Amino acid sequence: MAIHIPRGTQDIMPPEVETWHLIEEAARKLCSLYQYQEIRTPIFEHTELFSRGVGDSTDIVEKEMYNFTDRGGRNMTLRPEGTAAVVRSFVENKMYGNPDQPVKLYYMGPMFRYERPQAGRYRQFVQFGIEALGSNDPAIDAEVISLAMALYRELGLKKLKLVLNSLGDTESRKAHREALVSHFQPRIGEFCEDCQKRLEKNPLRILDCKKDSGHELMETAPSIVDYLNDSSRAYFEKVQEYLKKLEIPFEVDPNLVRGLDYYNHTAFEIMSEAEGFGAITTLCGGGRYNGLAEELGGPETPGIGFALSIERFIAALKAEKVELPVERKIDCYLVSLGDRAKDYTVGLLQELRNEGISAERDYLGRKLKAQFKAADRLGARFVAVLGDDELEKGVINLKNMETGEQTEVELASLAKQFR
RNA sequence: GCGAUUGUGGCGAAGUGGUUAACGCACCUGAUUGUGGUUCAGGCAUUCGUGGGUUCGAUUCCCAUCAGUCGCCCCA
Repeated sequence: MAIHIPRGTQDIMPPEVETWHLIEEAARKLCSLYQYQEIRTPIFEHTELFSRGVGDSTDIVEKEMYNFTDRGGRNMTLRPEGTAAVVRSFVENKMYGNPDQPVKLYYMGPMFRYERPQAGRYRQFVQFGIEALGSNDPAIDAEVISLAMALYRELGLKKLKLVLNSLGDTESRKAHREALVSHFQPRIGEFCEDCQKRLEKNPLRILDCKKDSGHELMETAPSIVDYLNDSSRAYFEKVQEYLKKLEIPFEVDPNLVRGLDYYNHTAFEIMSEAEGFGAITTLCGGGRYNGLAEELGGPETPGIGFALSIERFIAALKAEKVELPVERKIDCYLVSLGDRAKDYTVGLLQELRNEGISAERDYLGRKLKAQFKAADRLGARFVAVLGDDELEKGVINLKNMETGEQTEVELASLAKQFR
């Protein structure tokens, strides 16, 4: 029995990998324009980083982590998200002391969550994310959001929806939390089991529940916007003002609650509105996490960032039927006939490649006709035919595959023909 | 963790309780003794997911199991 790929993982095969390259290149280019620098952190971290950083009561930490004990008995976890590690590194490398502030970083790499796979959800998936640490200016919130939008638009996505909310500062959150508890407490028995648990742990999440979304208490539930204190409200308004200035359309959704505990103030999601997209439409999620650096043992540092999945990005491109230029073309296919010519091809092929000409040949001992077919499949612009008679004369037959035109050129000058 | 659905050659996809399991695509060979994208002819070694049961006989019926896909919860 052949060994199978692990559940929820995937092989990204040659034609598809070109799409990945395009997205990765576009992301790096944007980061350079916006002045975010790449940081690479380990794929695994101490489990405690996530239980403390992401939050003990979150689904990620409660049931989705890939944990293991290493040979030294340490509890390790394959990273389920990127922010906690970036902030850990920021603190550990004392980047709060860097001359350039805020510190603007990006990362791209695999994340792991132990979940049942479905459309748009994998156990190993790749996130691209950015983090801006050290600034409490609403303008940087707008910048972070605008980078994500710019990336999607750059690759041709149009059916996007940006949803925005503010979770407020600690004081606002506390006030809202108390209001929620007293709102739901008397009739919590009418809600689902999960919501009953949420009342104690994180009442905010009740608003997010899909099972109980029809309940009358949901409609009348206290909204966070009514509990924002003046400074939180002013901050949120400023973020919206800047987004308008950047001509990025958005919707405010007071029920938008992010699944990780570290968020406060700005929270946002970018979703695909393309027809025929799977049940999971969230492409990108992000927000502000002003208390995280302190929680991880560093100085009080404001921060904001987002993470997006490349897999979902590609799914959205497919759903919108965006065609990306992933044509595979080679300059020259070397056809050889006879043993001497075949031997000669080895060096000739190298010469072409040394000159920067993409070139290929047959390695299966195929007949002339089959070699031509292979050249055609590869989209070769030219085919160079070398038989024993050409070799005698020191020439090679060069055929333009588009026009069918054929010319005999000096063997020594073959590479020059491609300039 | 729960639910639905599917599992036949490299890919797509028919089919039946019974001697050689269609077809299409792709690939290879030849027609065209040194020239592709068209056409024609031929070829292409398959545990019919795995294990068990029923049966004279199972790919087809039953059970279990594994895997894929989609959905719930939640998220990227």
